[in-house]
Amino acid sequence: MAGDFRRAHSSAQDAGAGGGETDGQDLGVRLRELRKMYGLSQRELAKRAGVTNGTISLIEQSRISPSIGSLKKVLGGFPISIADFLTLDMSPRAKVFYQAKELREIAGGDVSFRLVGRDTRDRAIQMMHERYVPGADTGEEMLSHAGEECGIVISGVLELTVGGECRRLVPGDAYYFNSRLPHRFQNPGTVDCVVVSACTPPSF
Amino acid sequence: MAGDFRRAHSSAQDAGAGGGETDGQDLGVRLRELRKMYGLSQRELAKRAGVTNGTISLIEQSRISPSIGSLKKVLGGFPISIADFLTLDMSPRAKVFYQAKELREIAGGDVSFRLVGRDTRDRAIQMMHERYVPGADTGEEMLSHAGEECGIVISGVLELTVGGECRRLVPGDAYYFNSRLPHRFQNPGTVDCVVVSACTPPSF
DNA sequence: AACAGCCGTTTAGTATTCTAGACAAATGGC
DNA sequence: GCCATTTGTCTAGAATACTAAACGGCTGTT
Repeated sequence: MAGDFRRAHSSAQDAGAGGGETDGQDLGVRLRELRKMYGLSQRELAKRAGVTNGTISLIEQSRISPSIGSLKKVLGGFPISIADFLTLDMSPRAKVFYQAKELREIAGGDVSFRLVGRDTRDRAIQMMHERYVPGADTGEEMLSHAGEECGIVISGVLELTVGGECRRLVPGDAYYFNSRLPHRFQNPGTVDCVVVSACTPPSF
Repeated sequence: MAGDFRRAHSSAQDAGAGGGETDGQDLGVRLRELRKMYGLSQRELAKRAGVTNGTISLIEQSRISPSIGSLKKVLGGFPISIADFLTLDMSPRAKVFYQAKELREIAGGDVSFRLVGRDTRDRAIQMMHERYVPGADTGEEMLSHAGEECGIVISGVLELTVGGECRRLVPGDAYYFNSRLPHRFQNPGTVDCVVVSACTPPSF
């Protein structure tokens, strides 16, 4: 009986559990994504939640259908409710990373703009100028807040983690993401890192 | 081991599960209220949901913490998702039934208005005139839709079921409820029943 | 290499949920 | 009153979730 995969819950009205906000169908996948977004291992999450790592593993593989109590405990490891968890939008996330050559260059008269992304206008954000000294780090506790963020690396190296995905950006590279995705900025180099960044809503 | 009540899931962060939209705490109470709103017995719901009546009973008594799969099956008996179920507002419902003497009378010149409820203005509804022949019945399949409804019985007898609560209204009596609550109109008498009713949003 | 440490997975055993059926109380018809 | 239904609850046993402890794989350090 070891490896057989039960087709659990063949209830009549199992609606197509495809994209945006399934209800308890691909629950395991949801949990795994959420956990990775916060950069936790199964054991770390298990310790926070008060369950065992095996339970996390089994849930993520959809080998079991956790009880409400267990699921509540597990999600207790995150700042999210069961209802919000079930309605989380897992749709393929918008493009996050742009290579230097992917920036759209707008030349106008004496000045030259290099736009990040296509529809800058309906993103409604405001840019800033930042500098990270060597070793600078926004902290292990990921940032997560309302709004959107983007930026361009001017000089130095920027190590950026967004939604569990980590990239090393060099001058000319850029980023754009929703600030609700847990994120973290680090300067792993030995020289200052200069970034032209931006955030929304406009704070200055 | 028979009758002992386990204090299930004594997780640290069991926030106070008080009023409006608890998360999985008073899950049993929620289910019972929802079921009664739709006028179903435990066995009826069990049959629809594909579980046994005992399961429904145990869940409603909070003797067990159902698995996601089971809860999904059970809620399959209603037109509601797990997330919606968990965020259902179970706060003490607004006043539904009014006695004739409770109607606020507004006398103006030659005409006289008898208002149903206090804040008619922020309820934004539109009244209609209806007549139910003897035995008339909006059907066993409860009505449930967006908007709000209210009315006054002019003559005859109106049997009204709202959210599982059933009342027999006589001339002068009135009602007011949110149309999402499953409801049903019946004329149990032998003469026509005349009602001045109203609904929202304004359709005419 | 060898080791230590962390990772996700798996397994045996325990705890819990869930089913099938019986039970008493309440209801309605004759 | 009596019978037939229906209701919610409860119980023994089957099915499932969960725990504790292992396993193999991978990474970095010595």
